[in-house]
Amino acid sequence: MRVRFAPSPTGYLHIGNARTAVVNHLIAKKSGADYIIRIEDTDKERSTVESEISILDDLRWLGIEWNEGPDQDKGHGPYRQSERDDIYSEYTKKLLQSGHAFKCFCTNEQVEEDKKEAQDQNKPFLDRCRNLTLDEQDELCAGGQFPIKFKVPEGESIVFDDKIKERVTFNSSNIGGDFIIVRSDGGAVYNYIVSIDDALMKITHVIRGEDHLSNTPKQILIAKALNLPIPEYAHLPLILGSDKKKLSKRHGITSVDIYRQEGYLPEALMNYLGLLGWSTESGEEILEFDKLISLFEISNISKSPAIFDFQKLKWMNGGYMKKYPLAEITDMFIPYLEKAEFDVKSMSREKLENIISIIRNSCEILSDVAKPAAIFFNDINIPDDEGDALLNEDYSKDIIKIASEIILILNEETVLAGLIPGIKEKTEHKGKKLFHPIRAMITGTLTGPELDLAIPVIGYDNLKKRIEYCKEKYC
RNA sequence: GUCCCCGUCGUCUAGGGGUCCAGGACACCGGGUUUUCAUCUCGGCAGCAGGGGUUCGAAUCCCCUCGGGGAUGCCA
Repeated sequence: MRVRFAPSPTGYLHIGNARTAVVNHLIAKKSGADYIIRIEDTDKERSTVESEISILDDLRWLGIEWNEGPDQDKGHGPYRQSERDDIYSEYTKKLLQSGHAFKCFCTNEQVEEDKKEAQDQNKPFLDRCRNLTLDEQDELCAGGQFPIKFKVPEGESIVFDDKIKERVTFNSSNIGGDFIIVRSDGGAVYNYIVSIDDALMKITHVIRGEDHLSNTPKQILIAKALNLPIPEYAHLPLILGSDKKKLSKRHGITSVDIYRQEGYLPEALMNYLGLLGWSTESGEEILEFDKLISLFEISNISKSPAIFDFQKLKWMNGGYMKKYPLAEITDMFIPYLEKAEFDVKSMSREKLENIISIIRNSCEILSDVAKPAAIFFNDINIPDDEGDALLNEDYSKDIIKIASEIILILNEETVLAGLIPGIKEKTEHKGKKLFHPIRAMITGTLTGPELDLAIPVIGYDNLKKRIEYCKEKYC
């Protein structure tokens, strides 16, 4: 068994394509199949090497491994369609000679008109050049540049058993008429060369997005005309945005690269993508890789499209983060602390791990760490809007005043036992009315780690600074 | 327009004729824990697109309508 993922390098790795890559990977791992990466860079205008590099990089980050394809150096590949023109033109010659394809000399307007007419009369569109002989074609060509089209047979039914959609039936008269396989500039077109490449690369199972479902009959016709094997197909339902339109940037993050930067874990993304449109019998959702593979079954994938739920991905990511031992998760957080310009290097490892152990639970993604960490890294913290509003309350001002007195008679050893109980005793506040102003005073914000844990780590000197700052600002 | 695919809580889904007055998860709301927020934990809200059939019985089968998505000459 051999599967493939065939991205076109016209941008970053999109979350929808990543899902396709993940499903292929899961299937490959499960069945021990070969995984081939093929770069579909036939669109010369839009393809760039930069996107190829970044797509491959993102795939590696996700944990996807392939046996054949770019940079894998196993004696195969690189499998770039742009480097296979010779192969395609051989097949084009065959098609031309066998009468399965023809050059079309119609103008754009001509075709448009003919199509419209066919449509109005509810008849299938037949290209007016389709019956030209080879000689006639040569004559008309006369050194000019014209597209080559595939001659679609009339009234042939094309049936295939999709692994997800089950039996799908098309009629050849109904797939839009003769279609272009080679552009007038000589470049072969996607729908044409996938058939060739999949056959030549001995792909047994084509697993791809549903947007290719109605391309499939064309590809089957080409394979038949060329006497090439036809693979099994599995068409994954599309991933949609919250408005049920195809997932795009305006819905949120669609680039795998950005998820990486924001501090999502690859295993969480893989888990989420694998689970989209699919579920386990037990209902378990956080599935470590081995379990994901052993349980994954392509025939269980839903037929209907799924809306991408950013919140659930986040939740799942948080679940994975909780599983890491302190030392490891600390290492993972460090780049994000440095990015937030905290002075990590001059801090002892012990204190750093201490901080992480206090704040890790309030993080669902790695970049969440910046906010709670500020409590410990900054000397003082300017209150945010909520904190500021609270500290302007009269009872908060009382607390600040009292704190500023109490802090003077405390020291590093006594501050934990003395500060909050001392304020409580003097003000007789308790619960929220006691803790929230204190929290705002020493952290600048209303949410964060347990104060009893935070206070010893912030340390006496900084606490004093913070209290004095608030006294000046609010009292 | 035509063809193809799809339609269970807000979202991801289980369920494929009786065990479903439809189960789980995210989100949301409420209780408990935390002298505070969060975490954690317990509980709640909420759905079979609509209409016809078939059947003793339909979320499950059939038809129609509606809705969404995709493809339809030089994107993949």
